[in-house]
Amino acid sequence: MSARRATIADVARAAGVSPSTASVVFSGRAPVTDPTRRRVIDAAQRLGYTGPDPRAASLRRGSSGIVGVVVGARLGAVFSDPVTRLQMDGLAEGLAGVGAGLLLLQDTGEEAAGPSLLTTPLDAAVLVGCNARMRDSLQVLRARDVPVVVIEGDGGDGVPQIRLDNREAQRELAAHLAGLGHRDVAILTLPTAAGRPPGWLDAAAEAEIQVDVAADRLAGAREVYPEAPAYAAGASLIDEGLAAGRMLLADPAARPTAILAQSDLLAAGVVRAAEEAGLRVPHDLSVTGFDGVVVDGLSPYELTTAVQPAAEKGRAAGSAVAAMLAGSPAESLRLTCTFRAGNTTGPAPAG
Amino acid sequence: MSARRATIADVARAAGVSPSTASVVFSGRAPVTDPTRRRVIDAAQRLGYTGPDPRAASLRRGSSGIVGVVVGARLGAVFSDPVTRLQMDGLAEGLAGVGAGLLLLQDTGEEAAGPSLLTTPLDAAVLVGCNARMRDSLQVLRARDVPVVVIEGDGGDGVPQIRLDNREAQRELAAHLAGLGHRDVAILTLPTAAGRPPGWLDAAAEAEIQVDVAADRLAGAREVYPEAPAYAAGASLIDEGLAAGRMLLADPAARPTAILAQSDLLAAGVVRAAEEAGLRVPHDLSVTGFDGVVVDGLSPYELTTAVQPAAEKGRAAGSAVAAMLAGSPAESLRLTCTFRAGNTTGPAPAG
DNA sequence: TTGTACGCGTTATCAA
DNA sequence: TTGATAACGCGTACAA
Repeated sequence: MSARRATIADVARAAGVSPSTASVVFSGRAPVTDPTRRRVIDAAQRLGYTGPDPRAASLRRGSSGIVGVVVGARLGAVFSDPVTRLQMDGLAEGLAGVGAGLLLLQDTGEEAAGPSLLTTPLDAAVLVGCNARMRDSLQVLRARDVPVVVIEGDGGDGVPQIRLDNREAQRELAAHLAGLGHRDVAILTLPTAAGRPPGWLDAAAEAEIQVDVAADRLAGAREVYPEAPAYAAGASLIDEGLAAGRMLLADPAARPTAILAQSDLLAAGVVRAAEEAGLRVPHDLSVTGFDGVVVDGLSPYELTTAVQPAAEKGRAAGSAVAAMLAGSPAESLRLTCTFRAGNTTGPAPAG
Repeated sequence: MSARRATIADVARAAGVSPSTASVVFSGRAPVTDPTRRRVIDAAQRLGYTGPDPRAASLRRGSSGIVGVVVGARLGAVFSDPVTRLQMDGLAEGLAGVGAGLLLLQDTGEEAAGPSLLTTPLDAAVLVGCNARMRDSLQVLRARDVPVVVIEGDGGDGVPQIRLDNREAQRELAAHLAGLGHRDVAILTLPTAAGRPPGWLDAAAEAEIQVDVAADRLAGAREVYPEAPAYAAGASLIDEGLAAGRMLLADPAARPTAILAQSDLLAAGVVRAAEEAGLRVPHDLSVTGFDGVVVDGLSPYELTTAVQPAAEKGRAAGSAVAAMLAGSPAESLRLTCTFRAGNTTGPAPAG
């Protein structure tokens, strides 16, 4: 029909008012007499004008109403990882007040063709997950003066962060095992860097871990088991745990009596690996997890684990963003995990 | 430091080139001599210019690189419902090529304070889930000339839709029960309208179901069981299934021998309700689900259900969006479910 | 290959 | 309460 889309100027003209008045009618940022509003609305309807173009409004206003959620993993992983999911849930809730939309962005390190932090109109961003490259993203955002909140990571000076007491919680789990008499313990860590293949961590590699969560949890375990061998998984998945578990249990002569896994999913995989190897959990092998999420298909096992307030993390991040958007400074927060005893840990086998 | 953010014009001036040249350097839409590019990059760095402002670029270009995903439920539900989750996963994958960001939008019917379809710069939108109000959203989007793809819904003329053979699949499940000799069957449907409380569906209510998925599946069941009583759940959740199951099994005199639930989660709830009532599944009561998702904690039961290609639905929607963005018309698609026999259905009890 | 000039559609500001 | 004006920051014909 129309060669060109109607603009607010067209509407104003048709209504016999000035563009600014028409604008005000739509934005409601100033009082307008009823008859005037009427005329404008009518004209708009007549012309098929559906309201201010968000792009133009965004340019003029300087804000877009969009909050970016930067995840380190594949986007799909956001929906499959239970912890992230809970976090997102909480985030949406915490952000509800601002009325901002959540834009899912992945930062995989590669310069993707996708919309990066550079090309997307963001009012604020939440960096979530344990990704090494996150620090680069942070640089970009800070350079752009985009308010940032970091979940589980270090944003440095003045960047509010929402964290867990990963180290303490992991130490508690390790102490639990020590209390049960375990001396031969192996550690199964989260990925230590984006895209790094799974494998043993030597001292050098351990010093270079780029993912804070992995490093912190490892440090907690190290307080109790300074010498325990550590193996890094390729991802926090049951299958990765299974694969890693096979490695850790491969040599019957050097078999640990307990494995500290840095996530419940990994732990679940280890339990499977143990079953596969004919080991009884917890009789022959104790396993601990981390997160306190519901792992599907693991029954009758219930992991001994540290329960983290995942949804609360998201909610806190949302509130922080809301605060920053409102101009007030947001505060960092450190949430605590709760030890939960399950039936995957028991006394160390005699011997 | 700087009173005002540097613009591309500032950079161009500092580099001694024209704004258009500087623009080209950043967009790469035309060849630029190496030394020239160098000068521009240097100048940008010096001025702390981090690239074109997405808002301005978006206005000028007429596109934002953002694809909206409109969900009917609370945003958090997107992450908790397994089917939606799989869909989102597939969608992200299907959209990866376009390099568009996914903006999560909820359409709860209320005029929320949040970013609506009206105030957000969208290049395209995917309407997902079974929401009655979706049709309103569609109007808005069409008025704005925003390309739309609908998952599980009717967009009308020329709106590509990705659907399932809900009716046929549900009929197959019903036929399965009929084959087992069941005559007293009850139907537990998905919510029939946003926000409607759970309750029995009479003929009138049944005729007015606004959610296509619920209506289609019900129609399939009706082909086999025209007279079966139907009860609408308040949401697709295990707990809702449990509550509904209690209702359906409340009267020992009029107890069905089988219940057709329109989702696996609802079916899982029904199984629980049966256990609660001291009924054995499938000996005393057969239960069928729909979706074929993994329901946590349901073992040792495995639902007899229709497995839907949820991730594939999302992927298809993503491809459709990509196509429309590229200017080519997208095609509608109808995917098929697969019957899967579990251990929750058996011969009708004698009597 | 580079520069000029203009418009994208709004909205903030200020004056009337 | 309304109107005039000037940005907002950029992309892109078109001419050089």
